[in-house]
Amino acid sequence: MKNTPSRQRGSKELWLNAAYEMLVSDGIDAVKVMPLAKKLNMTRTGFYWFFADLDELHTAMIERWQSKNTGNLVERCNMAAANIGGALFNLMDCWLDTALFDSRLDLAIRNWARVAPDLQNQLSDADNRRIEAVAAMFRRYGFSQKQAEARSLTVIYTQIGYISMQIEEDRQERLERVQYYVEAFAGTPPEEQDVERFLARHKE
Amino acid sequence: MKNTPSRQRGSKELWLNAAYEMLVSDGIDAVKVMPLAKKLNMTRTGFYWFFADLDELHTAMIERWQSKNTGNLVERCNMAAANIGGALFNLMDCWLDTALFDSRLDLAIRNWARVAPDLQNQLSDADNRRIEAVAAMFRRYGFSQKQAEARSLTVIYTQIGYISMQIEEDRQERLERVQYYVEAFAGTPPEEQDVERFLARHKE
DNA sequence: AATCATCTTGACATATATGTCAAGTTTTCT
DNA sequence: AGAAAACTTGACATATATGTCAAGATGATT
Repeated sequence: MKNTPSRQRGSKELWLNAAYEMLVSDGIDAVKVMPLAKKLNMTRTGFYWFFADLDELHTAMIERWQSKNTGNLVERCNMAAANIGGALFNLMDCWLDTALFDSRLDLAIRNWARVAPDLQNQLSDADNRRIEAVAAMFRRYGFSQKQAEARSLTVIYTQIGYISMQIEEDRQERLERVQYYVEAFAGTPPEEQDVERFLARHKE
Repeated sequence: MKNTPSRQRGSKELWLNAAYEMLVSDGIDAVKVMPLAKKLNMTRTGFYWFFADLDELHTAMIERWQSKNTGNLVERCNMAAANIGGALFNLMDCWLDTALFDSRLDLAIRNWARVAPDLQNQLSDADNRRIEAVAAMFRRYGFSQKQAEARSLTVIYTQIGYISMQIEEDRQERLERVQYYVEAFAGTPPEEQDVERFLARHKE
């Protein structure tokens, strides 16, 4: 006979959270019922009370990502700014504030999408929305259609490349470097005051 | 002495090639003995004649990648050119010529490295060599230490980002776009004749 | 206090994977 | 032709995974 002091050990959220951690740290191939159960110290059968099968868990994970990402990035692109430099600094905030953009999740989803065609489609849509938002930003500040296209791709690819390469920089180093990225993306050095303002809002 | 290689059905090369295809198209988690055997229409046991275990196959795959990549990219960075634009076009050749750079393999290795710390170290070394080669190129054409640093990272991240995002552009579109990338990276538009030369050497 | 919906559990059936071994089949060298 | 090296095969032992089911255990509602 078993007498557990507290009931309601499991829940949909519990399994989903564990699955999320697994996805982010070890990739989708590690998201399996048995390891999750081990991690949660429960019998794996409990899983099937909340989800019909692994597939349903996967779907739930994708939904959660969908309802969370891309939005902030697009929003940042649309913020008002006096010039392209200031606008780029607004966007760069995403690279420094995990509340604005969860890069580890983005990477995990991206890797997963490689072997899940359906997810790949959803991801492509999201990418296109991001790219178009950045391109529109460049156009607003006087860049030609072609220039805006190439530069927006550069910005987005740079971000994804940075994420993919799992760079380990200390925060200060990365922060200092941003102004040079902005210079590269804009084609001209940013204004002193925009640099200051950017550095100030990321103090500590 | 050594006999002619045209012997029986299996061979180390055969298994290794199949493993490579698997790695590139489905990731390291798909590289398993049973599926490989199925693919080759052989009994999986034959595998163990050539390799002690899965691990030995993995090691062989990494060695093959090691002896093949990064070299061309670094070499391209060191090529002589009249100006930064020309130098960048030399480097961009890697994006268009699969003989110079196998991006699908690079991506597969990169994803694999996420869950294989030892491989991650080897990859980081390779990345650092690439980044330093690009940075040195920028410095040669008069960019400051800091500018060269940020720009070389931009170039490398852009490339990795492009690969990671599995973009589907047609070749002509991508080719046309390169000059705008070069403009973005260099900070100034490339010379007409460098553009021409670049486009000419990628005809068809 | 009884019931019921909500969860947990152990046992079962099955699929896919790894790795070993002894016995057989070629191919090639002497 | 005969031996030996270079493979191939089927059977065995074991681990890990998925998913189902009947039989509980527990808290809240009636």
